[in-house]
Amino acid sequence: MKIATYNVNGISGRLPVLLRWLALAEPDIVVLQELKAPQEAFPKAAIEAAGYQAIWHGQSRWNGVALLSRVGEIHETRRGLPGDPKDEQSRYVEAAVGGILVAGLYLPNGNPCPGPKFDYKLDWMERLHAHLRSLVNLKAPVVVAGDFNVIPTEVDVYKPERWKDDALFATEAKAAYRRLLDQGWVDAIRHLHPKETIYTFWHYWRQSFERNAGIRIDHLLLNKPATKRLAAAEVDLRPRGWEKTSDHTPVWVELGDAPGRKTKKKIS
DNA sequence: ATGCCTCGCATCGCGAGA
Repeated sequence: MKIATYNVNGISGRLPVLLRWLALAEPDIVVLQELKAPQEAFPKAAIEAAGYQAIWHGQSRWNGVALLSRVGEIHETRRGLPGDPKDEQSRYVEAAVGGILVAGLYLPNGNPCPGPKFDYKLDWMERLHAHLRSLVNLKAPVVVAGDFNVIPTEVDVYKPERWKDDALFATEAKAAYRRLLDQGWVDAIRHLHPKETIYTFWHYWRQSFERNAGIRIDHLLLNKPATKRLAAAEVDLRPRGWEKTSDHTPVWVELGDAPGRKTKKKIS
């Protein structure tokens, strides 16, 4: 089971890139962020033609998240993060699909820092912490994936000193991310690649991608049952090099078959 | 110290992203 997260930076403008990547990478479940499109503008027909069912939570101009599946029914369990009825930003969707609970999130950027946007980010992380506490100990595998807008450590950034006053690398944001992991979540990429230079975002400016001047902010967090099945975790660099592409690139995990379940052996 | 690039929404620039 291949589960991916991809901040598309606008589903309308990037649809050709998304469809090309779906056909190439063949993920089973995908969470998308930054749809930047109202609810009615989601390209449902094109996604279905590519072989995926979808649920989505749009919003005009900004934010917006979606969950795609080519492995059967999506049973939506939540849309929007609990804890603040006044929060109208579309940043969280959660569903049971293929025997896995999958959460897709787009955590607030938080710049400029300090300021009200940074306060909103920390508050959002506080609410996320409270909600994920109820998911981490489930017997079923849980995958929490998305654009966290947090650079976890100095290993995850090309030039740490350039980011020291930024909301993505602020002490409080890093500490809040750390507190999530302390609940028992495993950062899949770092679990399998502890020391490697791995980025998921590069600015459009100054040939950042060509110079690999990036940051790692798109993450997949796994609870214990999911971690037991973790077979691979990788960043797919290919789409970032395409025309009219997002400034992020997809990140994915491969989960092996559930233990105790009959495995289908391919006959070659 | 700041802009760089790109987008949507809507003009002929602005806000937001990270």
